[in-house]
Amino acid sequence: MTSSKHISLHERSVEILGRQIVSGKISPGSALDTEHLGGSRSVLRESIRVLESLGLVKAQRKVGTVVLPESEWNILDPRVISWRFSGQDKMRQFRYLSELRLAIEPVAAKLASSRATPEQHGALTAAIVGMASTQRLANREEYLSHDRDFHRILLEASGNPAFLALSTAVLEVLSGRTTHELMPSVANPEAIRLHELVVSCVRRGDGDGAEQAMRSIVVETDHAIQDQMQPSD
Amino acid sequence: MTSSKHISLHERSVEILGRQIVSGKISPGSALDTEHLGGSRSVLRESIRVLESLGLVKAQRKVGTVVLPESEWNILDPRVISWRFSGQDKMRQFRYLSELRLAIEPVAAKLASSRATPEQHGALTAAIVGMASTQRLANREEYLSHDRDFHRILLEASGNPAFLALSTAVLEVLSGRTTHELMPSVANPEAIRLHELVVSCVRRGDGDGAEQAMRSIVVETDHAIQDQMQPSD
DNA sequence: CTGTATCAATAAATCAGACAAATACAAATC
DNA sequence: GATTTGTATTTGTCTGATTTATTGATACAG
Repeated sequence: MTSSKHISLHERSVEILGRQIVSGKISPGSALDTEHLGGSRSVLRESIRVLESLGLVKAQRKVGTVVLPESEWNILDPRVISWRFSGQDKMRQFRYLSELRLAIEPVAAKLASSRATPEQHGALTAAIVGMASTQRLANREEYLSHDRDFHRILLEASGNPAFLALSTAVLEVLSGRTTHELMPSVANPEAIRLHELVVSCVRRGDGDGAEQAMRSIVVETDHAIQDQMQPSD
Repeated sequence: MTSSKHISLHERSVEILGRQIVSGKISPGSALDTEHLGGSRSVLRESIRVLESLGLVKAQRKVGTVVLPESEWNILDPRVISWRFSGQDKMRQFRYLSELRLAIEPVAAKLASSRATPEQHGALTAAIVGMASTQRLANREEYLSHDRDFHRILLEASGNPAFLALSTAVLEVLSGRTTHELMPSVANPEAIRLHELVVSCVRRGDGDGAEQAMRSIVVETDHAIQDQMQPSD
């Protein structure tokens, strides 16, 4: 288990209010309905302070607690990212984050080529083996899990905590693809080949090769999402 | 003015505790000194909740509020970034963020080439004019201001809020360079030329050119910082 | 009519004290 | 030695009162 079984009232109200705001149920400018929401003032105030620190609301005397415009939100905060996927602009979110991946991941791969530890080499290979053995639709969840492992380990292997801090953004795209039924019935074999190419480049210290291969992966994933999306939104 | 003149006890205690933790004065694992720090329990609790949301501490019953290891921190949060510059690892911070800039800014420049508005074109040019007219040491502050404008506008022009959200990280490097006396006595004329090149590429929609030029700027800045740093740290 | 000073209403900010609940640690029990 | 039980501790939650800053209206002066 990751954490305790009991979630506190605080966590619960942050989650509820945060999701309502980010998903658009409470529009910017409107005052936050500070009453009738389970919990006492302390719980509510502490929650509001957290939402304030995420840039979602601003409390002002004599004005009330108002929802801030989207431009003020800490859109890279893991919670905000995940809440955004439950709103209307799922598609915009995919586009934003895909472009971010395109900037981050190739450079991370390049850095990893000169910094990854032997343990990380092994973990990357293990992730690919896992992916290869679960390509079929029935194993969607497990495939996703290995895919996520691969990308997280690579960001970690970049040796730069700033890249690792962006892993939530990267991984949410991968998860979102599965959650929102944007996966083809059989994983693209070309994708696995590219993942293997990244690892072999990283292992032999070929930074430019790793960068290039990773860029191909991200572009390929992005296109796949766009293709699957056109009919719906 | 950006905000009010009076800072609340809450803001004050978040600032004090946050800086103490991030700068290393309170080491990970140790319990937070929950007493003798002006303010009542509510103020302290609300502050702790904010620090908790930044990944700096974790409150547990019967254990206390303990400082989390660095790996848990939201190191991309603007406050954490700025607090980090007051600690020992100023140099590591520069390196981390420079690598991040190297990933972000060239791609942002490329995107801006196809998305920047005429107003943004104008603002970018204005920033460069400002830089050119304040190259001398005496105008360090103003030069920095124009330089920051340039980079912020470019991230904004990328049309991707995720890049804009990283502007704090980018701009802190530029500011840090001036604050920590890492600027040469006269701004590098080559730097200004490269900034001009970025704008001209953006204006004519040359994405690859803009990307390349921006990469040169970041690399150049990074080298400049490393050179100035070697003697001290 | 314009700008300025005063004032009341209001909502957050702060304080203070109490009780509830979980849990690490130790002691008692089997 | 393993398991249960107890207890002290620390955060979680609740509630009431008081203080402070700020808005908007109102009155006043230029």
